[in-house]
Amino acid sequence: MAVHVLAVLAYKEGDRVTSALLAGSVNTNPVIIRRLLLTLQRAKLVETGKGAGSGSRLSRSPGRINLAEVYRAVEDSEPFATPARKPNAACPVGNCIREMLARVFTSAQGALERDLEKTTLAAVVKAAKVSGACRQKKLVDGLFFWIIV
Amino acid sequence: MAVHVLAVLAYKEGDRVTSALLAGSVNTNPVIIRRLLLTLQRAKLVETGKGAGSGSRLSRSPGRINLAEVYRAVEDSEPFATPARKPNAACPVGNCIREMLARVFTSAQGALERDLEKTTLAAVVKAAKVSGACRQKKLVDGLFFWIIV
DNA sequence: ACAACTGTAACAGCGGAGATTACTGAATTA
DNA sequence: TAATTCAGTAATCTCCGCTGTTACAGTTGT
Repeated sequence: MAVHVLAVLAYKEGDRVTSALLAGSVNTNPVIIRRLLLTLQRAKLVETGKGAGSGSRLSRSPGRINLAEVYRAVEDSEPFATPARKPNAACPVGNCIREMLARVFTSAQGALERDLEKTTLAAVVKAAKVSGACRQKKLVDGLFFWIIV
Repeated sequence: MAVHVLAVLAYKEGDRVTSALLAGSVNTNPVIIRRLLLTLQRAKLVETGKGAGSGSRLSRSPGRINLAEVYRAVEDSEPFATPARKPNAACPVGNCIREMLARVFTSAQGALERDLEKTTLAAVVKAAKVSGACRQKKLVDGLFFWIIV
């Protein structure tokens, strides 16, 4: 979802977009979008203004934002299941396995992020634009922004 | 948790281990373990017998099982958040972004799995054994199996 | 036959993510 | 200045998946 929002922001390069419009695109509630935007603000990926005629925009060029940054901003920590309950303290395997797995998972996550780094937001938007499924749309409900520029 | 269970099975190399004992190690319920074992059976990672004196064991040597296989067996599909609701059909970005992201995520997942492939179950167990935190434990509740061999 | 296990269903409980409403505060605009 | 338009944020609800628990049927070894 974060990528979706950022892609729309990249799409409207420079323009400020309100959470209501973004919510319309993702088909969800503006509050959800605002909560997400708070996270993206902390990651310095977007800038959000307050007041009338305001909204959010990318804080960098889409070509300078890669998906690994988005991933790190949104995915707070481990993508791997942390055991709900601690393993039996009396079990040697249970005791010692955790740090070993932590190392392995950190490594794997690094590999994942290195792969995500190869794709920029600009590449995502470009792919969306050239895709055959993307056609011009008529104005509906005043949502002028659906139209491909 | 799957890795934990498999590590214990590797630990007791060859021996059949009951779900109750595994549950004791993970500190959970035998039914949870059995449900997990069903998944691992489908992935041909463990063999489980029925009846008295039975239990589960690895179907391969721990050195021939890598964590990517475990990951694939347990993590059914995407580790990435699939949008609960479909994006607005009228939005060109929302429409086209999905297949693009699917490609990117498939690639990233591949990178992750390639990294996990580098670690075998045997390596995990070996690391657990040499870890300083692993000490011999006394017999408790007849759980002879806690003792490091 | 009996005991020991697995397979499986049924159901309660919990926690996380999303959805909704409502309010406050800030900035723009008339 | 006052109205308008937004974001920030809290409270609450629902939904869904995972876990935990109990219960029971089927299967296998003794």
